Amino acid sequence: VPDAIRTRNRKGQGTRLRRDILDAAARLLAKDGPEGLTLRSIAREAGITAPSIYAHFEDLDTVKDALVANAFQHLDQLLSAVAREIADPAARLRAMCRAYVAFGDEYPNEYAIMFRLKTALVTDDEQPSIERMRGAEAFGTVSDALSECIATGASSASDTTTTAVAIWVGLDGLLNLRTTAPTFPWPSVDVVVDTLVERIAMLEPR
Amino acid sequence: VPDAIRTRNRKGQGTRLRRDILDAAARLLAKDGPEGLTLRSIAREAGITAPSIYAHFEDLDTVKDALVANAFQHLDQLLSAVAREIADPAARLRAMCRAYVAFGDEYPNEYAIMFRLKTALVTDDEQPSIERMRGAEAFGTVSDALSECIATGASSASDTTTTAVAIWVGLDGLLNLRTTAPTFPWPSVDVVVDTLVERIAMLEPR
DNA sequence: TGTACATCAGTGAACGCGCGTTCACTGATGTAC
DNA sequence: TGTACATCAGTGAACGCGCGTTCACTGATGTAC
Repeated sequence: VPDAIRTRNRKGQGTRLRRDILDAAARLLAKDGPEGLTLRSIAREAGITAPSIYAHFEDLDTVKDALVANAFQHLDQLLSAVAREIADPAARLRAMCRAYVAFGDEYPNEYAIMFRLKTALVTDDEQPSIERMRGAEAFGTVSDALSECIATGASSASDTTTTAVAIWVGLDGLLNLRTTAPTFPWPSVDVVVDTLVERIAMLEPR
Repeated sequence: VPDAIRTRNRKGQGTRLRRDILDAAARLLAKDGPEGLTLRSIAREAGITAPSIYAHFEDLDTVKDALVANAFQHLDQLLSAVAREIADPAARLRAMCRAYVAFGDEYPNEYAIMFRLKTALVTDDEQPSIERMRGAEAFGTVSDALSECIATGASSASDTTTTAVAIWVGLDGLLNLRTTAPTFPWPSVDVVVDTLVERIAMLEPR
């Protein structure tokens, strides 16, 4: 029996179920959050039996990992779309920060598996590095906007990395604490986001 | 049989086991994190059987809630100790922010149940309000330091609440992302904390 | 001071549940001749 | 074109596990007389 025959795929079923499983998992994640994700609940949602998942994923963590990868792709696309749209560096930086928070607000559970799971940001590479870290692209896009702000004098910060990091942690904390402490008398999101980015990046007044 | 007799306590056993259960739960939390906390694991750690816990706590959530309350008390004490020590408002604000992050670094799992659990910050009151929210005292202490900075001109911010909120979310995000993304090339914690507080509060240079 | 009795903190067995994972299987899909 | 056969995606039953929770109980602690 030649090798070519052994690897043949059934009428596209090979990848269809994989896709169905991921879709079901994504639906469950959005509905019930990360704790609601189990092999059995995903199978139930997908209309199959639990063991069927093993044909397409090693285990639950592999499914989750695929969801995380998709979510990062989603965020990257969103941020680079904003980046492409806006030429002015300061306006772009502000818009990206707002888009970041908007993403976290619209997809809180997706955001949670991206930035609350210890394993989410680390890829499977033997040699983890900043470039291969998930979210590196998103961080880079924001960091680039900041660099341009500094270059054009719109930002009077000098330490690009520390400044970018400070903005990032600010936005992340805002997303986290607003869901954790919903009874807190929060100021408007946009105001806090603008305050964070403008002051941390030391942007000149608009 | 008079009522007085029915409520008598055994040789101090009444509260001793309650204390033991909480100690065991605190030990487990520190060791295994919030996911490791189950009624059975706590009972195991305390050297008793699981049903015994019901005599002292309604359910697992009640135990966790007691842990959360203790942790907030711990943080409050820590911050007000710093507040008492340092007279200069700007130095005090900086020191409190560092202490906040130091607390989160030293007790990451305690911090997690305080600020990652949706239920942690809300007390059981029918009418939740900012004053009764957990962490309100800690937030107030920091907010007071900021107010004084503004009053003395050390801070050129004007919107106390938004500024205090921005600092808070910055510190929280720093704690969160450093544990989630340990492979990220983080700048020194103190540098990021100082950057956050000095820029967001617009402190005059030291 | 001694004894019979009440209290009640903690036990141990049992339950039903959902989970991840295994394994032999079934039966539709496609292939060889 | 028709039939026998191989493939393999997905099934269904079963397993052991740890969980929360229940319930009748035990036996040491303290009390009444």
